[in-house]
Amino acid sequence: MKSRRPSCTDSGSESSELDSKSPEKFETVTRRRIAANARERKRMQGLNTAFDRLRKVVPQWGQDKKLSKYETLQMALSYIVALSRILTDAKKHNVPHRQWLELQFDCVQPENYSCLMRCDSATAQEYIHSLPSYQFDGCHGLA
DNA sequence: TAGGCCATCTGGTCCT
DNA sequence: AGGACCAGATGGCCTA
Repeated sequence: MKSRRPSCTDSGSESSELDSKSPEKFETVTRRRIAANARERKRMQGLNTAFDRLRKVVPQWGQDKKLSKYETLQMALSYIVALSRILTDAKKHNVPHRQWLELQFDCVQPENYSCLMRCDSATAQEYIHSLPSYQFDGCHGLA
């Protein structure tokens, strides 16, 4: 748990004014503020849980360093585009879905992008930005 | 040490 | 009135 920075409810920036007016009012405001902080923490924890779940289903760069939130969103976006391309291409080439998907999913297995996992972050970023046009053509001969 | 990333607090706005 | 959501501010941690 990170240390909390001093808050106005803790240090009382607005407290002195409220306190002089009405102790009850001050207490109510403080209690509400503390409750709101707790709800906000819980909300953000939920958001982070969702990010963790997203990280698990999105291609990862390397094994140790986890994607930042921004990178996770970028990668998820690219990944979705790539997957929908697979479906679109399957229709276009009139290939039996099962056979097509097997070929395509072979190309998105970790061993097939392991070379990219070893790239430095700049290269990875460049790749991420180019991902909307995921190049599967080199992975198979059907396109 | 600077910069990136993150958690937390906070006040504003909208909705129920 | 109170909760949910959001964005800005702030400070801590980590890495190059």
